[in-house]
Amino acid sequence: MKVLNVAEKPSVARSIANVLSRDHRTEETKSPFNKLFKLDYKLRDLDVEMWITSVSGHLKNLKYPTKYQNWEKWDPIIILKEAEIENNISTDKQNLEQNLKNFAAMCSRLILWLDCDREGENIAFEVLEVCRESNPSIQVYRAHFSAVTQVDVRRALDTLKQPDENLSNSVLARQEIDLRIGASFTRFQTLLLQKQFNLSSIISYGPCQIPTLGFVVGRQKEIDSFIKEQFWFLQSEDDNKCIYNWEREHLFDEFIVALLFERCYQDNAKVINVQQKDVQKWKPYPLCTIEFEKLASKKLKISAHKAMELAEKLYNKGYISYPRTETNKFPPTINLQNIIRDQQNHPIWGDYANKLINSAFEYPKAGNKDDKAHPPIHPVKMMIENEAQNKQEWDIYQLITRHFLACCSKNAKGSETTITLQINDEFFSKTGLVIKEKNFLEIYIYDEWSQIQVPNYQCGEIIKIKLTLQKGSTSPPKPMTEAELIGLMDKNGIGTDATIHEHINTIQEREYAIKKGQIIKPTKIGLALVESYEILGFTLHQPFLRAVMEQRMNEVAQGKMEKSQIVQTTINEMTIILKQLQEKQNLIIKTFGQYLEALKNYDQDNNDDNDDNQNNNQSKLHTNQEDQINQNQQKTIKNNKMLKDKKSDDLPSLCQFCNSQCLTFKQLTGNSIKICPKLCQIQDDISQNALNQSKKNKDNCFLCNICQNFMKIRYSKIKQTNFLGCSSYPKCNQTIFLPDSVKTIKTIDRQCNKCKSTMFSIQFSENSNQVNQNSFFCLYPGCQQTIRADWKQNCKDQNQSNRGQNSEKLPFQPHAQNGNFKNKDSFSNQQKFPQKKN
DNA sequence: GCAAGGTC
Repeated sequence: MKVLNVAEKPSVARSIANVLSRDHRTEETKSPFNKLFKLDYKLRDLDVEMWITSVSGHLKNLKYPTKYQNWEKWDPIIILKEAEIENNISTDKQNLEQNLKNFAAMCSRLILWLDCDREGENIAFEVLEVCRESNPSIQVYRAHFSAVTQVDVRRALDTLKQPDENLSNSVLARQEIDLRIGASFTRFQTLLLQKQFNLSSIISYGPCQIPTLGFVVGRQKEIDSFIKEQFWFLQSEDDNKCIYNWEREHLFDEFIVALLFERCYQDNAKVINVQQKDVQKWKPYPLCTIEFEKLASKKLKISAHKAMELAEKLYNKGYISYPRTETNKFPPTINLQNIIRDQQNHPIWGDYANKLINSAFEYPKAGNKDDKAHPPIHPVKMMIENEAQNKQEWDIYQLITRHFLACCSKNAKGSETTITLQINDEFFSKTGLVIKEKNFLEIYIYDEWSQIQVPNYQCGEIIKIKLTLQKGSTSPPKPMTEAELIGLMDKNGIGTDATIHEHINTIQEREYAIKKGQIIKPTKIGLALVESYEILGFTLHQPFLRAVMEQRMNEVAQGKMEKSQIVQTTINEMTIILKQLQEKQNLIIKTFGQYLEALKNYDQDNNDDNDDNQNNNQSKLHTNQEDQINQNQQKTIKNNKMLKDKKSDDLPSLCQFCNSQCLTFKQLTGNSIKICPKLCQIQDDISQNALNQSKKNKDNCFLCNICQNFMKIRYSKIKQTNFLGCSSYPKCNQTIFLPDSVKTIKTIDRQCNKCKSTMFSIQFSENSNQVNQNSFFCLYPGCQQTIRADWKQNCKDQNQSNRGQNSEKLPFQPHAQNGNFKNKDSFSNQQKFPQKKN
């Protein structure tokens, strides 16, 4: 009896033949790559002749009949919804079809060895259909294997199953949906925009390529709309030039950092903790395709597309294992020691391979991905440098081999020392590292682990330090690298391990994106396309459409839904979108055109390597300053919250002016101080000291709520009345007007019991409405303790009428444009006191 | 001239 075995690719067929018998015979077929191997085998007590051959991926390809070739003639809606689709054997696969027909006719059983994934299951059905055409009675079985090893192949033959039609149908659904959507949307977009804007390339749409572009555009927009924000932080440095980082990292409020700086400023710091612990740097996971592409891009500067091309060549020459694999754990059946032994005579890493064999070997970490079809990428034959066709091929082989040897090594080991310093109530730390054993790092030149020296201090020691207040600013997001894009696509399920690099290639071929070095940026066409979708409210560039598709495929694969249902539902949804696009085509042209116009210098700027995103005005189309400011405020609030959280003594402390949560600091004396994050009010020892100082000078009343200098009673010659003005005028114009009814005013040796400010004795004119014509008042802005409602109204009116009229005559008129102090506007707007300004 | 997924 003859049994026909069909694998997805030639290498698997050869491996199966090798595993089953060393004495197999090899025959040529109609396809030069796909050999036929013959061998005798005992299959479940039956003596059979095994015929083992292969296909090369899918046999069939979905396409529209030729009558739909003319794009202008057919409404894209017809293409999407109604046009029939053919699923025929591709012309380049007809020799394989012939092979299968010929072999099947001579065999009584068929064992399908296609990869154990959805696509493999679908190819299995393509194969069995062809075989049944020539031999309708052939008995069909499906082999399930997780690696082409002795154990797995024999186990598969002992546990043959039936092919799963649901899995195959899920692929058919995906194929039809992708083709219908891709063809119809591409035709619509191209016909609408290509001539109009004189574009050379077609404006394709694909459910993987456009979300890929979406990631690239998304990053560019983040960069373009970025607004730099300043922050401040403390830093301490000891005599050994060792810099200790502030535990709070940085804050966005200069005043608070300055305050903390002042409170901490001294020459000494106490070492409060010296912690030592053993640490490891983990060796890499076994290499799957995605990781391989990322590494090639990041470490070798070889694009994912090129890397796959090179890996395929190495695979075909027998140097490495199959490079398209999702698996990042080795199956227990694979003999890793043998793979290492193959490298023992290598001129570069032979010694290292020997060391692994003799003592240093450690079983690789197991990742959590397994496609059940291929092991992680590893070397299968030793290659020395001059055997490689070029440097890039050598680099790729080297990466794969070094990565494999690293996987079979031990983690690197080190010792980490963290020194924590305390200065007043602030903490600073520095972590040092001593490497004890390099282990995998000896062979894995792509990873670094640097030693960091720290001084040898004892806990409790007082050391000399230099404390500085530093300024920094936030930086824009980094441009998208190819490795990052691969990661995003993988995470969002866009494409497969075998196709991710192709989609990245496609968006470049379509001129949607351009790659310079490892950086990938959208072109103006790419930006205009995605922006148009966004403006018109479509989410075609978002990854979740693909995720929905994936979910639906799973439902078909699990038999919960019929293939036709999923196709119908998805196509109906996309028909609604396509109809809307058609209705809005004028708007699309307009929007697309506006973007192209606005971005006319964009590509050129990109080519000029203009990475200074702050200056790239051409691309700043959607900078929403208000949003950004809100974001910044959020950040400040977040930081302030952090500040508060760390030092809170759980006392409820809301600012009496703006109701914000106050920050509470503990002093060394054990007392607490509170500061409103918006600086409405400061109640701490500093202001208290200043108030005490102010008493010594009877003209000084309290600290200016904007600049913290003294407020003084002054006299306006023009208005011939008293007012309170900041002593640092003209630097600070803070002014508190008094009602006309005030006849005399003077400070008194008494503090407001609410805000602790110096109080005033005021005498009102006889004809005023004041009930009490000689009273004590607190005039501190916003303190509501003693200020009367009619006063507020009175002064407010006065300020309103003063504004803009005789400003030169009223130099003390408050205004918001001082510029020396932060948060002044928000501060002022919170004021309930009369001199509020807008 | 359209998609994405296999593969050489």
